[in-house]
Amino acid sequence: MKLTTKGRYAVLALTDLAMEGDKGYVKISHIAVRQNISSTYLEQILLKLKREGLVIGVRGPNGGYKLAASPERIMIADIVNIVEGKMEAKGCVSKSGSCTGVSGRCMTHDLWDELSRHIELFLGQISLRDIIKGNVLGRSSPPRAFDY
Amino acid sequence: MKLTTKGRYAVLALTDLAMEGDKGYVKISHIAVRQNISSTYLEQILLKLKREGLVIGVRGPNGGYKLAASPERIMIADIVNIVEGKMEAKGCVSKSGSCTGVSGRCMTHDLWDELSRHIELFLGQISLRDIIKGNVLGRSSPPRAFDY
DNA sequence: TAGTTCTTGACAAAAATACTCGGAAAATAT
DNA sequence: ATATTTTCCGAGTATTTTTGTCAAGAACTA
Repeated sequence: MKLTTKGRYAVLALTDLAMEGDKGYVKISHIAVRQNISSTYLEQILLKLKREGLVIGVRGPNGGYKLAASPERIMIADIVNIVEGKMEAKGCVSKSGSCTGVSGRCMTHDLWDELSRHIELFLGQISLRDIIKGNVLGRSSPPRAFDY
Repeated sequence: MKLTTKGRYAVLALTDLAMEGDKGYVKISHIAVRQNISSTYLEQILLKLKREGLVIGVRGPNGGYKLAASPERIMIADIVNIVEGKMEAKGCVSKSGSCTGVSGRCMTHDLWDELSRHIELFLGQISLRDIIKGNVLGRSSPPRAFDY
C-alpha cells in the first residue's frame, strides 16, 4: 500500500470538514491553518476529492468546501484510494515483466494481493465519524486461522 | 506502512531460499536470475537480512546464502521490518511539528497507529512456509466491531 | 464592478528509491 | 602459493515520487 502525506492530509482535511459539520462551506485556507498544511498543496488534494464526488466546492465569497455526504458514510478507504490511486501493494501486476515465473505471477503475488485486500477491508470499515468520535483504537484483530 | 520493491525483493528472495531447502548455500546470482532481480541490488538486501540474523552467508566457492531458521519460523513481518525500517504509517511521530493540535497529536494519529498495528499483525502471522505452500489466500477477515 | 474563492495546469525543489561500481575479505580448488 | 569464486562493504549515481509553488482563469457574491 502507498501511504504518503497526501493521503494523511486528505483524511485530515475531511476530518476537519466533518467537525465543522453543517455550518456551511469551509475555506481551504482555514483548513490549512488549523491542520498546518500548505494551502496550495491542499488545493490539489481537495480538487481530486471533489472530482470524485466526496466533497462539494463552491467559489466566491462564503464559498469553500463541504462534505458531499454525512461523515458516517465516508470511509477512509474511499479517501485514500482517491488521492493515492488504487492501492497496489503488488507491483507484480502494475509493471510488465515484474511477475516472472512460468505462470506469469510471482510466488509472492498472492501475499501482496491479500495484504491489499486486508488493508482495504480495514480502512473501508472506518468512517470519518469514527475518527471524530475516537472510535478507532482497538480495532485490530488477528487474521483468521486458515482452515482446509 | 512502507512497502517498496526492496521489501518485495526481500520476501521473494527468502521464499526462493526456502524453496531450495537444505541443498546447501544458494548464490545471489542464482536467486537474481530466477526471480529476475538485479543481483547487485539483491546483495544489499541480503546483507541487511544477514546482519539481522535471518540468513547465513558464506563466501568463496560453493558459498552463498541459506535461511538461518526453518521457513515456518520466519515471518513476513520480520523480513519487511528489516529491509524497510520500522513501519511508520504515522508520520505524526517521525517529524517534529507534524502533529499539530493542542494535545500534540493530530486527529488522525490513532488511525494510522492502528493501521500499522493491523498490518504488522497480519504479516506477522504469515510465514515463508505459508507462501511456498500457498496458504495465503483467504486470510483477510473484517476488523472486529468496536464495542464499549 | 470589485473582491473573494475555487479551478486548472505547468513547473520546480527536495526526498526517497532503485540501482551501479570498485574494491576488499574469505573460502576453496588447483 | 596462487588464482578463482563469492560474499562483504561503502560510496556514488540515476530515476522516480513526493511535495510543493506559481500564475492565470472562472465562478460567485455583494
